Amino acid sequence: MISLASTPCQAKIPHLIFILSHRVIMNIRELLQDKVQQAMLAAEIPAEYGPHLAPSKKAGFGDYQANGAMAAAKALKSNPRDIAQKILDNLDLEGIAGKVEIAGPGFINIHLSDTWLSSQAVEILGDKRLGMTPVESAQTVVVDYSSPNLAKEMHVGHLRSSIIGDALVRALEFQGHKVIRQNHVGDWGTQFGMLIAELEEQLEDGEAAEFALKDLESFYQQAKQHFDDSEEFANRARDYVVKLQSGDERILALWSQFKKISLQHSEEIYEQLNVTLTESNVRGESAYNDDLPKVVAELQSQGLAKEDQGAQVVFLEELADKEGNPSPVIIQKQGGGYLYATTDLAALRYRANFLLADRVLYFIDARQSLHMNQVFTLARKADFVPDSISLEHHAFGTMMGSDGKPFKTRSGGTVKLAELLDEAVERAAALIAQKDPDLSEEEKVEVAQKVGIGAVKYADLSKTRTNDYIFNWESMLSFEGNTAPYLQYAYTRIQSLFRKAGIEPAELDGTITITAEQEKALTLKLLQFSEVVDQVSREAYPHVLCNYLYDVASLFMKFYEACPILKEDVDNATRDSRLGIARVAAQTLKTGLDLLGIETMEKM
RNA sequence: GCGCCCGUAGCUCAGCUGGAUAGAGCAUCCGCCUUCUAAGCGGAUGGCCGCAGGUUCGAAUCCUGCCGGGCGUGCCA
Repeated sequence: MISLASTPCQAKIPHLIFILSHRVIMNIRELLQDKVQQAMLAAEIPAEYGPHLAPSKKAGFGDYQANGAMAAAKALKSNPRDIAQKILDNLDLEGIAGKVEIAGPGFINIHLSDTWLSSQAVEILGDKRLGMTPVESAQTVVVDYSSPNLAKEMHVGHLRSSIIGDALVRALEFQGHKVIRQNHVGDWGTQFGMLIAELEEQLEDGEAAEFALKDLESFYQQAKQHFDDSEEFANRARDYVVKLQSGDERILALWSQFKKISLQHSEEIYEQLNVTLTESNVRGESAYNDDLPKVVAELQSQGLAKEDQGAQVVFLEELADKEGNPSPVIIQKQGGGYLYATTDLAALRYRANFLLADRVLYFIDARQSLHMNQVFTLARKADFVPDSISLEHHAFGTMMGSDGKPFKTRSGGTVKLAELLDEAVERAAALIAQKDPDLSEEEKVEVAQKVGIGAVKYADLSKTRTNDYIFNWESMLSFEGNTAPYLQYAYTRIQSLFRKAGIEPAELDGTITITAEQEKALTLKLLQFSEVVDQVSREAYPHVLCNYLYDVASLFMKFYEACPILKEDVDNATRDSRLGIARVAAQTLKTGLDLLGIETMEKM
């Protein structure tokens, strides 16, 4: 046993303890969890029974409740209230809780003390990270999202992946993880032969590439039409696919040109959408071309892949159905072509072994669940990725129209993302002109952009990812209820408060005193920010953060109604305390919305 | 056929590893501005949590079956 007294840092220990005990505990839930766990151990309750701590749902039941006593009592064949009492006898929440009581069958209700909450709030006042300490061991997280097909224009089908993935990327980075974005664009396949042949013809007609590809959608239609109408053209298109694959320089140059212009379209969308993807994050399917034969050879040599009906197929017993039929994965079709399973395996190998990921997250449509399951299962089986790496498919549902069917234009075509976003901004502009005609032209443009785009993103992000969701202009832009505009408005209201007070937030002396119940409710909520961000990056459900921010905004509005701040009869101490709470609320809303990729403004 | 997902107020949705009387927002109705931005706040109405069993102190939550809907299911991605 090492004696502490003999260590050279002995003198530092009391100081260290001092710092720890006064260090702000950023995560209330973890703090209480820890305290209750200790009390349970002290009460000689076996360690396997946890505190089962949760925020209380009703105001009368305290702020947090520990429900572990009942589960423990069942196993120990004892009275739950007696167990709860034993835990209470050993529970030291001195200075943290104002009251701790046993209720009902054995709930332990913890009422946090106003002074403790005040002191915690002061700690995060002016802290850009809102009390969130960087994770102790940062992970490398590869996030695969957006991934449009470059042959066509981005459409609504790419919206969810792009914005949900981007929200997660931001949350993970905020926590201190190393995030590697991967935009796995579709830049390869037989359709490119056709597109290149079409591009070549239009260039020969003296057309500039940028102009020819101005509208990718109609360009694709033209090429398709051409392909169907002309035997000669179709043959040339097929020939170009072969030439492309064999590395013909001229064809490759045309392909690069096409790809470059198509990527520019995507980047414009990302910019308008406030999505953080850039060209440097693009690593398309073509990047893995050289690896595909190696993947197949490797699977063959391991005896996993075998020929079946002319194709190379892996049969996975792991995913067999009830009758025991294994799940087939085609990795090379008859004739030698590769499929997306092969590309995804190659990409996975790259991410695991070259990017050295700890986690790989995929934000891909739920309809590809089986495919992802196959790829993950096969990658593990073939030992392409070590068991230590977490592979996660975070699926999402389809975007539906008001009729409950997949979102389409009136004529039944796919909705272009660019047009959807333009419409969002236009609709927001019309509403703003009506609500606040006093804004300058410049402000109107800024607000319309932020409100319109924010509304579209928030409507999506605030719904449970895995469900289909119904797209509705009226409800997302209604400016009422759980919407982006409501949150943005709450933020501007606070900014307006500071403008009116003529005080810079940083000038506040940093004293917060909680007296009113609305102050307590808001402050407690604000102190839970880190709990929520942790949950979001762990489970990849951004709607949890949305619901939290809506609670914050809504509690702020109630606080604002009930607690006068700049009114005549408010004394300076109360005013500054309330401004302090407002300041943390503003910072929380701004930071939280930023993690969702939604912008705030000073006025609206 | 098999697999995955979904079914909660009239509508759109929350409900975390099982916890106390199932919550919001729209919509409807009733209140609150000589304004710290009413784009707000307070209140009311509104629920066999698809159905039926099971597990237990306790089930919207876990298990099984059924009904209803969506998606996927060997050479597109």
